[in-house]
Amino acid sequence: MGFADSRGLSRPSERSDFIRSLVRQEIADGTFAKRVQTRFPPEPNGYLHIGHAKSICLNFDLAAEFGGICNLRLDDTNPETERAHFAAAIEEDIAWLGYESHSGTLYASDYFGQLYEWAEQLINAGLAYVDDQDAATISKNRGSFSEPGISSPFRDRSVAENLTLFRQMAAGDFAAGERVLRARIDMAHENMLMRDPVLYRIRHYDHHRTGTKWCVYPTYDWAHGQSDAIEGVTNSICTLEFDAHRPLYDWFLDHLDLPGDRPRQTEFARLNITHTVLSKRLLMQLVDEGHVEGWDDPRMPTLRGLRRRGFPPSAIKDFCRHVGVARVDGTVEVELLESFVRRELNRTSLRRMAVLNPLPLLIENYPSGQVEMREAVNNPEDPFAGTRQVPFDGELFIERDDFMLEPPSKFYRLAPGREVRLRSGYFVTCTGVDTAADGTIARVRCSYDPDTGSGQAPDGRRPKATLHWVSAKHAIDGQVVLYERLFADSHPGADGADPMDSFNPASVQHLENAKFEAAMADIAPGQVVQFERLGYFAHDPITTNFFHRTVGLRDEWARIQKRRG
RNA sequence: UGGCGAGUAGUUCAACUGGCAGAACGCCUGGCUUUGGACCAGGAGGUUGCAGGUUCGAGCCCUGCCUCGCCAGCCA
Repeated sequence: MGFADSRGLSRPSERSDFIRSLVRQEIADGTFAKRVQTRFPPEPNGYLHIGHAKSICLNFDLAAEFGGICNLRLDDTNPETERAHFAAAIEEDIAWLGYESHSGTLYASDYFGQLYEWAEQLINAGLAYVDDQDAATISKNRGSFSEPGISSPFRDRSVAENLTLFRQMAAGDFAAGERVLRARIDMAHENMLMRDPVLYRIRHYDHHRTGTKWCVYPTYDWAHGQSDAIEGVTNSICTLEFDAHRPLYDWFLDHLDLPGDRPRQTEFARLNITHTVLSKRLLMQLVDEGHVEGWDDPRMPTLRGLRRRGFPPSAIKDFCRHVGVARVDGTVEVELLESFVRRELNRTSLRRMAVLNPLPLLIENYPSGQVEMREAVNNPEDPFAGTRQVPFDGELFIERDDFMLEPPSKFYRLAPGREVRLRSGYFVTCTGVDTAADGTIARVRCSYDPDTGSGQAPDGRRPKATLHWVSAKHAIDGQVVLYERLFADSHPGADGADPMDSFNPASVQHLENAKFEAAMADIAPGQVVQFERLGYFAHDPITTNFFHRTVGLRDEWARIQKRRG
């Protein structure tokens, strides 16, 4: 696996961001004996999205660049919401991106025993206690930003009593919520997280891996740093909102007998993208309220959605590497992501002709009943992609948008009296139209110039437009789905608005009458092709002749129209 | 209200210990072209959040301010 970005932006050794600088410094200082180990620690309670991809790339790339290792660790400390099928989906998505956990999948739940021992160690040191207060009381007594907290009446229990109660908690003697184990730090600490944080809570749920073995479960703060330490992680990279947790992360590790060096937590800004949402809550709302068809709906920013949409994993990785890592909260324009997708697909995808909104075109002077095979280039960007044969005859379909009765200025396509080139075919000139009863155009009539089969006219005439087309007789019927942005606003939910207010109901458009050239039959399920002049389209993995638009081509005419309003 | 973090083109990021503020995407022009694609060339776009200070020289150092984000789950 290479890291070179062909845009010449950043070869790995040259790539520079504050985390890589830090690691370079650590190596120079010998902080971790020149070792680099990272981890990607998702909770198996949902599907991965492109924001996770940024973290995955950062962690795996960083380790690889410095000759270190990176593991996938499922942070499965809360059996209430975590499920085995999420764990499997996470593994699948990471593999799809092309990364592999160095030591297989690791689980925080594998450390429950060690974590429990460490908890008793803290109790014995007088640094943890069992609190009988309920959640509401604990919350109320934690104080506020301007007032210190109030100590629990149970804060000064004896070590023996704490030990007994904690063991009873673990044995299942109490109901959920009845008691918790808390660290004994400082109820007046300016950092609220240090006001005696909860270490263990009681949960009577089946855990996806440990079953009913445990009924006390460690909180994130109690589990995370220690899991890092157990695995030998050197750099524990997380998002900015954990910044305030770092003192706690360090405090726990400083008060335990660690097997090795204390790992170092570093925070970076999570990814945001315009016209979409990346919060688990909002993504779930989209699914639950039926705005989308599921977690793998091609409009979703989930890795499963992007996969169905046809986004190549390499493009997603290039994008993640390009946006870089910093400590500034920001929102990347979705156009940047799309440009990486186009760049990759332009290089790799085969070309085919497809007519999305067919308009019949009759070539009046083409010998009736004759059919000829035209040679078409499969990918002008890749000479090795070869050519294919496309049947051509006198009855074709062209794109309805490619014809106008009264063309405005800058419309170069077909119009009465005008000559255009048919891609890989001949020049045709519009001689008239047949109008339907309702006034719409039913058919375009043309004549063709048999001397333009090379794509050139002997007299040097150069049409301003080249159209794609499909032989009516040989066309494969199919369906195409067009996708637009999920949200109309660039920043859904900005200024306190409800993000759903800007949900774009027109984000999906089904076209049922598409016509494909015969060679579309060569396109495998899941494969992405370029429909010439239209964009990149992914063949549905299940349904034949059903295509999802990955992303459109840059479209000058559309831009002119948009400018005109 | 306290603490922490962050402010550099429209957007995301660069700018080694202080030395003419750059790139990518987007936008605009032109070229080329059997995709209005791709490609090539060029252009516009900045009071580096603001105000002072130190210095021959400040995006970078100092002081004060402003704005934004995060933190009061037995979520992660």
